[in-house]
Amino acid sequence: MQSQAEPYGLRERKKARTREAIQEHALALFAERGYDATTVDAIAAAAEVSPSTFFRYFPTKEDVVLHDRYDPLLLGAFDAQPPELGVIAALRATMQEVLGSLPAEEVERERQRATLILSVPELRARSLDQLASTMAAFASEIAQRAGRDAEDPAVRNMTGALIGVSLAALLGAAADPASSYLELLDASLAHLEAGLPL
Amino acid sequence: MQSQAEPYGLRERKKARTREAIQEHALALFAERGYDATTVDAIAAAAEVSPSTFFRYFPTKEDVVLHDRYDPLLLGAFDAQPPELGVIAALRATMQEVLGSLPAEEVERERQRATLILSVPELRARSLDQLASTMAAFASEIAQRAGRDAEDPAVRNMTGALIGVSLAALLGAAADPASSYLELLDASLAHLEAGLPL
DNA sequence: CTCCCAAATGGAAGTTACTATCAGTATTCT
DNA sequence: AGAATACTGATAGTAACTTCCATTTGGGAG
Repeated sequence: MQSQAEPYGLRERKKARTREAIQEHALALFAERGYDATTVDAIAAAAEVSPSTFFRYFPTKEDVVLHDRYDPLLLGAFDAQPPELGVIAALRATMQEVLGSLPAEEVERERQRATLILSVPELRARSLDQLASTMAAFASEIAQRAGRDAEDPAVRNMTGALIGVSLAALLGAAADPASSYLELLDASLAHLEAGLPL
Repeated sequence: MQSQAEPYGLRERKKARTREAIQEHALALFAERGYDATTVDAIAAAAEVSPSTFFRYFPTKEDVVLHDRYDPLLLGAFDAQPPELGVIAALRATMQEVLGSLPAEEVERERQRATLILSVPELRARSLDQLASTMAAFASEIAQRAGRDAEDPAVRNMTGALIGVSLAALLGAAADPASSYLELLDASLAHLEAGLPL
């Protein structure tokens, strides 16, 4: 009977708040003291939960940093692109839609997160693995759009090249803090679309 | 005064033998019980060294699997390709030379190693990170061959695409045990050279 | 409103990867 | 042969996880 209804019960809301509290305090501590120098116990203490609770919300320390919600957004947007677009064009449009609509504040947070991830070997490695599995999820959509089988080597190569080029753009964006990942990525994909002329 | 001279002193030879013993027993145990179920202590015991010695030879448990000697071989061979070859053609030739000259026995060992790596998340993640840094090492050679600066976005994209396509071939080879990685990789690079027609 | 069940929490105890230190032993050099 | 040096093993410690159990808290039924 409240005027502005929160969608779920008290329990759910509390859980969401706990999760956010842990993540927030963790990122703050990482920024302050560094990733390795911050223990899970310290994070738990800062968020005022027990260490066991920390691991209930995040299976590993890495996951506090790595967890995000972009995959389903990107996949959904890619699927919704007009079928007459080629694979690369559809991906470019997807990125423009999804990343372009992010508030400036979130873009900045994401940049910081990327910097942290790239600077910590464990995080970097796991996030590459994530990227690979994200792209594997794209593979079937790509196959469909290209009218090919998902096992087709051509599809696999295209998917691989897309990973590689996205990664290259990400590294480029990380190297230059003034740059925009979205712009770099779009330019890189255009370059790929043109056959990677050197 | 021995007739067949070992190239180095006793100390070096002993170290090399210890290193190999550790690696060999580790891989055998991994194959037998699985990676996670095999503790470092168990490996050390099997190789008849102390756990501390294990970590002197391999900084982490992962490194026992991940360590190999291909990077310098590949880089050297790439550098030695005739300058009139384009980047992709030079890489194809490099792979033919280096991988093509491996004894069948080693090819088989490498296949098993790849299977293990792909099946264990930590190993997979770290090996992707290794792949990225290998390709970064290639980037300057690629830039030189293309007559471009190492920071050039076109070079970065090309390098990224090469990573991606190699990875795609690797996954393809892992999926089909009867296939040859070298052949798949060569076909994939040819496909990239042709502009990835779908 | 109360009772009851299910879910969330905290705490304790254990495992494993990894680090640091240090004393003892083996190898190499002179 | 003796001194300098490198390698090894043992011990103790840290931190990331896991497992288990007792306690609390929220939600629904009567």
